[in-house]
Amino acid sequence: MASVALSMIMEQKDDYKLVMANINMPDMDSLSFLRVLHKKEIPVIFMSSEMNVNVAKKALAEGACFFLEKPISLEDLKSMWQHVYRKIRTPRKYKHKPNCGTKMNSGNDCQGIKINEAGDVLRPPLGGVKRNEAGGECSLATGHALDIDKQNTCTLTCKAQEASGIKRPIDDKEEQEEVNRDSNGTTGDKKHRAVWTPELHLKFTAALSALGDLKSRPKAILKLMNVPNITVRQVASHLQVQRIRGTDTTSLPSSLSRLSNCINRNEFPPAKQSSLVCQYDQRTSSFGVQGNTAQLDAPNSLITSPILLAGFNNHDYRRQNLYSGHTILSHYTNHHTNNPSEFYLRSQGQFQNLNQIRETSSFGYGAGMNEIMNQQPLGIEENSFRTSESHFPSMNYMTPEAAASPYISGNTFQVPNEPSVMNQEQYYTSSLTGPFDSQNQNQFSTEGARLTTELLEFVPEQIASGNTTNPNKFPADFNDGSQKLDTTAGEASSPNENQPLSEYDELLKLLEEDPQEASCVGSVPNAGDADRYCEWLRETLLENSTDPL
DNA sequence: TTTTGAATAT
DNA sequence: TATATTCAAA
Repeated sequence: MASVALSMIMEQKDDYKLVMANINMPDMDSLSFLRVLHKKEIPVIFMSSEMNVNVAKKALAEGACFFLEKPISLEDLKSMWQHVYRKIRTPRKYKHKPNCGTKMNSGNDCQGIKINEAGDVLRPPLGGVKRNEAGGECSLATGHALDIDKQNTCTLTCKAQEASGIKRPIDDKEEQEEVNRDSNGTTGDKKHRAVWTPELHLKFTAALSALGDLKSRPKAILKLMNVPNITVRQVASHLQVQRIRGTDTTSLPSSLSRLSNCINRNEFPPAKQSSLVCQYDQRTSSFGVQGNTAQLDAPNSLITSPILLAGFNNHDYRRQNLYSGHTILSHYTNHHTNNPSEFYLRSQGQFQNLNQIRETSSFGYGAGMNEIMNQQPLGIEENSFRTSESHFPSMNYMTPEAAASPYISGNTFQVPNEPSVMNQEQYYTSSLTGPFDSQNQNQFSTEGARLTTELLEFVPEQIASGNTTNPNKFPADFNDGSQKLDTTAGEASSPNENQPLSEYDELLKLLEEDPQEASCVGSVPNAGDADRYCEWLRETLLENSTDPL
């Protein structure tokens, strides 16, 4: 009963953040109901067992956040907050989008729905993860419209959404640009589909020949072409096509080829980051590649570094894989935050004996690649930070092995205070709770790889007083397990095939029988078995879910 | 043909 | 951790 609901709301207005109401209420006109709540700034979502588009339109135009058709699925509910959020964030805007619906008739998918005459159906984003970002238009990926009924997802017209101020967040920037253009003429920044006219292509070709093979990269080409409204990505795409066609003379410099890069350095080709142990995402502080979190259960020691390094920009170091006990060779770079006393460690390198795993905390997304380059640079921006080397005396930690190795550059040293090999329990616990704390093996630090200078400072000293001056102190397996250091041996053994090692098979069997007994097994986990291991780990943990572990 | 997601490289 | 480039699928 609307009247009952309203009186409840009147009494305790602040207790109600959202009202979901049937569009057909016995005692009150739903629009009047909506207006009352609108004054109280309480968002309203209407529901109905039948989808009457006109009613829905009207409700949305009157300011309802959304219109749901019953039955309402859990998925619908899960994503509903977004509509409320948008509604609150962008209150009523009656601005109409000129592009709306202009490109949406392909496929005739909307027939059965008949949302409006143009057929421009917008499917609300499900789960709030992925959205269709189609150039600012209210377009729907064709071919999915029929899913709408199946999923009981409410559909709206663009116009209705516009009128009610509902927008997809991702479009906000583009809309803002439209506002700019509408108000002050043209900005010229509107992303548009590139058409490679002969004239444009001529400029492209001219840039190619001017730059030469080596320097013919998208950004340089674009700069030289000096045409507005073209993005780096568009140039890159064109370049790609030209290369495929063979109509351009540029070939990728061999140094840029992934494969040749490795061969040149007598290394294995790097594994795909998504195929094995996944990377550490610093944005989310999680391990793994987007959408592939199932692969994240890599041994912690493989990913986080409890090791503190400083005073070097580009250094190699070795540490132990706490699980296998084997030495890992990594390459690290220091990075700063805005706080000069803070460092990030970036690792790039290969694991000894786990050569398919590429350890890196790097990620990239090509931000700005779709932006029109500013033809007139505003000025030169300088990096104002620098490494505070005063804290870290310059020392040469290079060892004879390092000097002789084609893999190891400069400052190679042994990391001090490496904890001994973890036992199974420690391993599990650390992988669940955080990095292994080498200072106190009974505790596990939740600190990530962000370090303070204070911590960093003491490292070189320990290195100096420690092992680095004595090459004999390097673990034997630095050479034992590293046929890869040998050119011929490295190429002879199976490169990057993720072939299971027989030893690891045995380990897996052991673990299946009795995990406790399998600690500190000296076999070497092969990277290709990481998935199997993770799966097993998950299963085991699930089985023992009563266990506090 | 062009855009775009995502992996890889810088 | 941002940007740049590449690959390949949409």
